[in-house]
Amino acid sequence: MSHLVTPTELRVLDATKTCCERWGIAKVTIDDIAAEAGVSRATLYRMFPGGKDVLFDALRVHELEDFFTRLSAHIHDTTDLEELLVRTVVYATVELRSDDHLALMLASEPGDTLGNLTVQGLPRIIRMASLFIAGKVEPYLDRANAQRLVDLLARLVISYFLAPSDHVDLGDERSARTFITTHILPTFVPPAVQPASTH
Amino acid sequence: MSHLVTPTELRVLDATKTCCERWGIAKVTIDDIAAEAGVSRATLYRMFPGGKDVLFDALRVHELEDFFTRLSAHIHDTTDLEELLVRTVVYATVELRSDDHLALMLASEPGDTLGNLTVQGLPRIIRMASLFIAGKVEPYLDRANAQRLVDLLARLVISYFLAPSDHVDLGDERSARTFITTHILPTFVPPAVQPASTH
DNA sequence: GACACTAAGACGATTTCCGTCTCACCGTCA
DNA sequence: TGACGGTGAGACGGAAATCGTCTTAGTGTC
Repeated sequence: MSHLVTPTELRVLDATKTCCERWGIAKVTIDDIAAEAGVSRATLYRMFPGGKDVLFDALRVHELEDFFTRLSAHIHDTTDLEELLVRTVVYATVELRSDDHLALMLASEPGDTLGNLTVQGLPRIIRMASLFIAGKVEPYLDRANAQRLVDLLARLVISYFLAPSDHVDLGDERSARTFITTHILPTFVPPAVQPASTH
Repeated sequence: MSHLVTPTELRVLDATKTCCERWGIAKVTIDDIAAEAGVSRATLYRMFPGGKDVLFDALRVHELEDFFTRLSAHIHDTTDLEELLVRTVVYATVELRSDDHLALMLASEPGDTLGNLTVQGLPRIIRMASLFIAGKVEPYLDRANAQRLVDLLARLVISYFLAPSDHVDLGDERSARTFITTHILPTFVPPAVQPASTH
């Protein structure tokens, strides 16, 4: 799932992570990261042309990929569509809320939490979640329906953090299952019963 | 014990503390603190002429005074010299090690702990500890002996954090008592038995 | 030796930060 | 009412940092 990342790039990303935890994203400088990674500033700019923005974007993507890799491992044995959706939503809800660093990376201030994310971070995580879930549910639905479902679920998960009181408790598996089976699944029509492709 | 601090000054000190915890002392700016305290920069400079250094000094003193106030309350019922020393050392050791913010204020980097204090912070805490302990043990000893004892004990407590393996476990009351009664007290001669003064 | 990659650091441009200053505002008290 | 002390907002010039690019020299590989 994860695209190619060289060891040095990984070291830089780890250093960025460390520096963010120490000083907050607003106070980190390129030199801090380079020093922490034991890398010269020139090397850092060679790896991430565009400077801080590109570097932070890369870190965000890297962190999200990590998250989706863990999520993938968590649902790899699921074949039923409903089960897949329920476990995805529950895992994403619980893990996202407990992943402090992910919150840090998506926020702009160290004090921010997933509960008061800036508007810049939200579309990104929704897009990433969509890409991930799309790959998992596509065999069960036609492309248009899958996209609708994906958007709906991703926004459902994310909006959970923004106004928890307005929504069902997605972290509870039973309520998540009830919500999905009664409100989401009935609106979609699977094009074929068997998920396994022929070729 | 604590000298006069106006409510606004206290608010500024609290804001400084908050900002330090958020960004680390190396990254905090005057404007950050002023904004956090809801105070203009002009007001801040009027209260603490000299800028950041004076402000941080004031905060350090304030934090240490807080600590010594708590310590004072902890040993207020002690009249025996040995008991006084033991409880002071044990309390100081345990509390100093668990007081993250004090460590933060004495360190120059947020990652620093009392275990790797910079050399600037150490003399300050030793001096403050000396002043405090001196006032407590002076009735029991003549002035010269008291000063020797104070220096020795203060350095003992502090050095505990610098190389724990080389020293007795001062956080354990029994070992602290043993160490004090066998190694420290015998070298001092009390000038008078009764601590109560006549006038 | 050619080559790719790197650390170290100089450089100018830009931005941030500092400390001081002015000015308007707002309560208090005579 | 008017003087007065304290405050917030913000302009200002200088100092310091940060940025992004660049050169140079060193290192390991083929």
